[in-house]
Amino acid sequence: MSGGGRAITVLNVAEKPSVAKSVATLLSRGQGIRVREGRSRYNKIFEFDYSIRGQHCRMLVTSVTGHLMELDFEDRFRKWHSCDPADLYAAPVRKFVPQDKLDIKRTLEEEARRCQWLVLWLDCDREGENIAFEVINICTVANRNLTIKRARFSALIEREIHDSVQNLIEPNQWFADAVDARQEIDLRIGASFTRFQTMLLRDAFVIDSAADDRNLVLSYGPCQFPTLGFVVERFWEIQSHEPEEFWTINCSHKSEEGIATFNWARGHLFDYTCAVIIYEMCVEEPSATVTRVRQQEKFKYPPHPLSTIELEKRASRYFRMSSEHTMKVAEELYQAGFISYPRTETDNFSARTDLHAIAQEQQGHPVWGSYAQRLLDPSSGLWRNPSNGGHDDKAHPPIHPTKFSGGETNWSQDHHRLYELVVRHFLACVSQPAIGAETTVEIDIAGEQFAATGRVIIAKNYLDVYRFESWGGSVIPTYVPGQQFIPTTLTLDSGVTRPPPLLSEADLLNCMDKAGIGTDATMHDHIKKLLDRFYATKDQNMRLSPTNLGEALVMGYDDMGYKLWKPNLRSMMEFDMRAVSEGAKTKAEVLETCLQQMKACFLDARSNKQKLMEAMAVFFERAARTARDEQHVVGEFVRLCGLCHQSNMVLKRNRDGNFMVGCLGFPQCRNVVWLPGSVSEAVVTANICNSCSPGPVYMIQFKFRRLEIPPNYSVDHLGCIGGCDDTLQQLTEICGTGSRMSARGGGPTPLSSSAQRSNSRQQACSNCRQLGHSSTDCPSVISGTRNSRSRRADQQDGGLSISCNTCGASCPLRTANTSNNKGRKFYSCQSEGCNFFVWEDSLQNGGGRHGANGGASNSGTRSNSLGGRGRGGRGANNAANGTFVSATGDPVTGRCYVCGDPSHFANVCPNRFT
DNA sequence: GCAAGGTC
Repeated sequence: MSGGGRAITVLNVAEKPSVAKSVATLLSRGQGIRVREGRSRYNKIFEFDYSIRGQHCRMLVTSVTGHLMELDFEDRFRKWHSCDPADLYAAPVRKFVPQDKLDIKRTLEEEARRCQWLVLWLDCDREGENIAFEVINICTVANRNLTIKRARFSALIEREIHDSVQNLIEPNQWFADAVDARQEIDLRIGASFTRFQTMLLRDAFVIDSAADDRNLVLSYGPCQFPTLGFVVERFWEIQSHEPEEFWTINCSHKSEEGIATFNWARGHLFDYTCAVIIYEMCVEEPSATVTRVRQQEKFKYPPHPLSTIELEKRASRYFRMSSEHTMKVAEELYQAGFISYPRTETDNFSARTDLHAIAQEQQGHPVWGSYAQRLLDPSSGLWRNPSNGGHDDKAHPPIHPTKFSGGETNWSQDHHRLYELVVRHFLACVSQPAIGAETTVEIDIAGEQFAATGRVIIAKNYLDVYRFESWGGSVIPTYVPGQQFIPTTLTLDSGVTRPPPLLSEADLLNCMDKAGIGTDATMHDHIKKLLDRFYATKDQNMRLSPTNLGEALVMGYDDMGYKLWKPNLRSMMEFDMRAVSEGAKTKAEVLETCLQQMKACFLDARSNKQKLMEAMAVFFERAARTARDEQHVVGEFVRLCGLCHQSNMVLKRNRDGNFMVGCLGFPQCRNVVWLPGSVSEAVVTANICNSCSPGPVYMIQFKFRRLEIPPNYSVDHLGCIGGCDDTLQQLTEICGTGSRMSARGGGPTPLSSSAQRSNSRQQACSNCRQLGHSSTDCPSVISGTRNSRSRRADQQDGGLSISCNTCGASCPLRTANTSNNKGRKFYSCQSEGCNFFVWEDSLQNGGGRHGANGGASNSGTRSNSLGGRGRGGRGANNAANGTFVSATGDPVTGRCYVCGDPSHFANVCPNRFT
């Protein structure tokens, strides 16, 4: 201890008890340290002697537990009916110490009175700076003569803490101001909108949530609403998805060395005819030539060091733990000293962290101890300094194990799992990446390109310890350029585009993280709030769907044209907060402009409250209504769902007011029939369709908007959604459906071929777009009188026609009106029962325009041979009885597409020209 | 009874 002068007493205050203990232990080096109780049982006081720049000090180190103060309206504005919610934008607010923090306040006051200095050891972020000023407020009231200093530190490491106390700085008012502004804006917006929408809607509708209606709070918050927005947006995306059938050619080759599966370079085509033409070319000349063999070394890298969000996402993915539960368990492991502080944004270890020492501790573990030993053995070459994830909160290191445990007796399964994850993650991120050798073989069949990839794992490295990740190896036979072979299978397979899945908790955390919604310590709270408020539910796969209540609220604000449910508001606020923390704007400036804007927005929203009411009315019964009206609210029964066979299909209006018939089993069952966008009224009648099965299918009385349908259609129409109704189908093609995304110009999203394979079981019919059957057994083809293709065309072109190659009847030239082929000309046979169909451009130039993935380079001869063969379009599919269409997407043996015989291809089929 | 942010 360096001497000099009289000793002063220094009050040191940290943000939490653990930091107070660390700071005291590091500064005192464990020498002469005394611990005594404060008034709060959690916040001890550590005492020892120290010297700051030659000044002899008696150090007292204690802590708060986060914020000491809260912000709220003055009492007279706290009762909900005490004022107009709009007044909350100007109502006086006050900061006060809540009841449960009074004992900490008292400790600070008492200790401050006998101190000369106050040193603030709060976390070095904006919130920490704000808490520092709360502490300053309390302490300076008790002792006006305090000298106030701030310690700046980025890690609880001995050298860092000593440096910090020898180089004390001033507290940063700008940082604290930014938080003050944030708090006030959050409070005023949150309270005003929450009171407004709760009082407006709670009594107007029968909201069938688990809470007692009287106690139900329909809260609004600048974090919880955008979080809900993400969930609803994904839900709408799924709801509006219209499946689209596509086609792909798969090729495999088996030899003594094994099997190689070749993927088509075009991926997939949405145009069946094009696909079948190309397929036929390949089948006619099936010999494959190896054009290129490429070998590359590939690495799979271990994860970055573990931050809170990554811990939550990974625990959700690997163990199906909710983020809220994960944080609870992590907090307990931290309290017991097994892992480091669990609320951290940092995913980069400081150069001063002794990573080897952390790994050394794990050497004795029965399961991963041997890996830790190998890692620490320099001759293994396994060690690698961890990568830098690029985030640093300047307060805490990445989450890592701090104490060895072989498992404690009082741990639950989740404690074991989480500790194991933290340890394995740490060991993984100081390990070498996995190394693989990848071989890509490209082949050419009749001008079409295919490629197969094989991978051999050369070294698993970090994957040996990180059992949560895997990297598949697949051996393919050896090929050399120029080599020729006949494929073992060559199949034309169908698939259907699929909507994205519901948001998982990990997905949602990702969205929030990217949009800056919440902090690492609060994101899980916002997700839990959605569940607590009955805005969303979570299924057993950790996937989130909005409830009717959640969807209605978002829909209501969206209909007003406000993006209050989008993350933009929070981003704007965050931008302003940054300006305050940098001194570019003052707190008062930001408060004034932001609150002025928000108040205008609030008043406007209130004047548009009808939109909220209408959105709620889509889902909920009006409180005054009788039970008899209930079916109008949930939807009127139309038929039993033909897909899931469990739930009813009901007539409903979607969020844009458009009509649809959807399965009540949604989202488990996604069967939906979108009705033409031109429908203005629709009522289910007692009439039962006598051609659609399984029945009964109740018919619907439609009224169409005159200006939105062609003149030759009637405004009133008694229709059936079972597939028998030509008028309805034509109007759907002409007017489009009322699906949300199509209304907004979005389109279906094609999925990758792997997704297609796993999902193709639930393919949609390409004729009528309904789920539950394929085009080969589509009721609209079976019961209809005309080729399904011509049903989808709406225009006949100037009397041009050709003779049908199949039956000789006349095939008029028409113009397609489908989304993929709008405006494209085709000939189709008029004769009943004949399916002949051919694109005009394929007759003229032997190919030309093709599906979504670009054109083919086939010759005129080949495409004419399609016509000459007399089996166009769907006819070929029917003739082959679905043989080359793999309904399951599973690999099927190559077979002749004409007769279905697996022993030969079509080019040698005896029935080919019959 | 309302927000979001600390933390026990």
